[in-house]
Amino acid sequence: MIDKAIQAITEPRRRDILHLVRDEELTSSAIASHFDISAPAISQHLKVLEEAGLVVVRRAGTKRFYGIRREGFAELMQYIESFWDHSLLRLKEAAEEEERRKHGNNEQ
Amino acid sequence: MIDKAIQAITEPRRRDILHLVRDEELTSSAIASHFDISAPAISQHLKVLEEAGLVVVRRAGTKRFYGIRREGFAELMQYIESFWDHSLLRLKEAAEEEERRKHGNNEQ
DNA sequence: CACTTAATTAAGTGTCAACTTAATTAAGTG
DNA sequence: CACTTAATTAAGTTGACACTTAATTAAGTG
Repeated sequence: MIDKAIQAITEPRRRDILHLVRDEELTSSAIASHFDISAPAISQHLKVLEEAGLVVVRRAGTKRFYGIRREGFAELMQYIESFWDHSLLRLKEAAEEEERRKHGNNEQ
Repeated sequence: MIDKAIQAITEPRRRDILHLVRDEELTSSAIASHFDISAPAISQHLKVLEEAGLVVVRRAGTKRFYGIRREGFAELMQYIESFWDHSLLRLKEAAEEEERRKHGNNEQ
């Protein structure tokens, strides 16, 4: 799922869509009105975002309201954070390495 | 830059590369040895990651050591967080909306 | 049920980016 | 300087994916 989420936010128009629905639920056609690409294109983007767990749909008659799915972004954040956290370890080691180098060792 | 960073982490092999260099600096060839794609392919991936600000290079003779660049991931996290934070607002509004609906209103 | 509205699915097309091999750059070593 | 090692740049190929228009599904309304 994290794979799909990252894949999903890559496409710039999908990020624009996410910005639009970030603060309020919008229908497919309301979203489409903000772009100059066809409605089916928007629909396809929404499908990708939904399958990535980044948006949710709420049906109301013939309309479908799309909105942000916070859990999806939580997963994404955790993923990004994992690089940050692990690299802290490396940073510590690098500092020690630096220390050793100052004292006359050559790496490799 | 955030565009490039997101673009960069989309490609699965680049994420694998990031995992490899997350805890220790590695040379291009050391990284390449973990995959069954050609060295130039790895080199091209590393270039993308560097231009996205996600890795840094340290030259040492003919070797080039690649490692994580934490600031790049910080930017990424902030971007993802922005969706999370803003959606909190929406969540609050949604709760109020829900309240209104219970009291007999129909949305649209 | 015929018609409208909202949106999707289907089918086909063009572009781009992830690879390939070959050639080149760059640093070091006898 | 010739040779080796490490890595990149160059040039060309292929597949995926973001579009398009046309057709279809689904819900509601006279």
